[in-house]
Amino acid sequence: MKMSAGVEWAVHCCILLSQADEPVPVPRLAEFHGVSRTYLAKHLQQLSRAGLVTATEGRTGGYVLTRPADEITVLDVVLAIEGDEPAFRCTEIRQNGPLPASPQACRRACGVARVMYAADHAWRSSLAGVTIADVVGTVERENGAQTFARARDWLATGSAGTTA
Amino acid sequence: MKMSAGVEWAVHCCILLSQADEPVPVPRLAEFHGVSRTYLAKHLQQLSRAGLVTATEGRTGGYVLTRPADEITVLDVVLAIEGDEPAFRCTEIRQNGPLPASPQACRRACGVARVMYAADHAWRSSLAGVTIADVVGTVERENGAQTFARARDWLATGSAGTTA
DNA sequence: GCATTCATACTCGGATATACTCTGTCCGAGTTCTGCAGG
DNA sequence: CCTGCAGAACTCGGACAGAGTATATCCGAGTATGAATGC
Repeated sequence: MKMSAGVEWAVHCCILLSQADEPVPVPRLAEFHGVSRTYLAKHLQQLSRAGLVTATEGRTGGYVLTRPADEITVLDVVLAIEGDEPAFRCTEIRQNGPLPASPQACRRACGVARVMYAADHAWRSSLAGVTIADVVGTVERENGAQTFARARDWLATGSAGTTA
Repeated sequence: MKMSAGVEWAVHCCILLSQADEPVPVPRLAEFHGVSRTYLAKHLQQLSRAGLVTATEGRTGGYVLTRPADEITVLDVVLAIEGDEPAFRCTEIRQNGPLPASPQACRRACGVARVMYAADHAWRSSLAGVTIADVVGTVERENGAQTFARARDWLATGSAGTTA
């Protein structure tokens, strides 16, 4: 029941990509977040397969969000990395043993599984209610708008940060 | 983001234990559910550590629920097996890279982590709202009361089932 | 001066090792029941 | 007939291997840029 660490990276990358108007290559994303370039590339590939980002090849290539940040939910990102399969997988053990459940009863999903699926639905609904733009807005409201303004400058100028 | 298969076994075992008035040994539980004896024992140990069941040693020993079934939530069982740590673990990558978050901003949890924690809370609330007794009641209402009556008979008589 | 060609440097994408956790198993410590001997 | 004791069988508990997945990495295919060349 542990989520992949790549989810955290992917969400933060989407946040940063929402601040960029030009394609951002993987090395730049990795440098900004201080994580492994090659492993981050793997997760970006998954985001690409899920259709959340578009890859541009070539010298000025990189990744760009395919949709506006307010149309990408956190759930989209999580499912792109973790896969859309529910956490609980019913193995139908009710059909095993000396007193298996009747075929008539098995027309409905196992009662245990239904409880788990309901919880999974609540979890997904919670994540689906928050977009990348919402997260950006929350952080800006709390820490000030200059937070992402600096990120935008860093993306545009390269590594010539003003904080040195 | 996959849940251990042992969770399913543990919940079904709690359901069966709620129907027993005498201690039920692991081999009996494993036979009823058609699963591995030794591996199931491992999960029962975890339930014992969590205080959900009490182990009785000796010839007539076995496991008994420590609380009534209507005071044991599905969340209790899931946490006993999976551990009470949240699925998402924030590694604070916002503090990495050339533009780390300010210490003042870090007094609050990371915005991404808060979204994940909120979803985790929704998931837990959903599971905490359902007790083992609720699951039993639902299945009885749908499939008839004889469903668990047979299980009770099987537990009392041994393996002399009437379905042969 | 301008169009074309070519080499280059940079990008993404998939195929490849390693570490860790989940799955599955085994044997030992402890307890209770049963049978038997003695009073 | 009752009591005490010894043996055995059964129970749980923790320590021990194997498989699958997450983690981390590398190299190859493809493309836009930029310079050099010929007209």
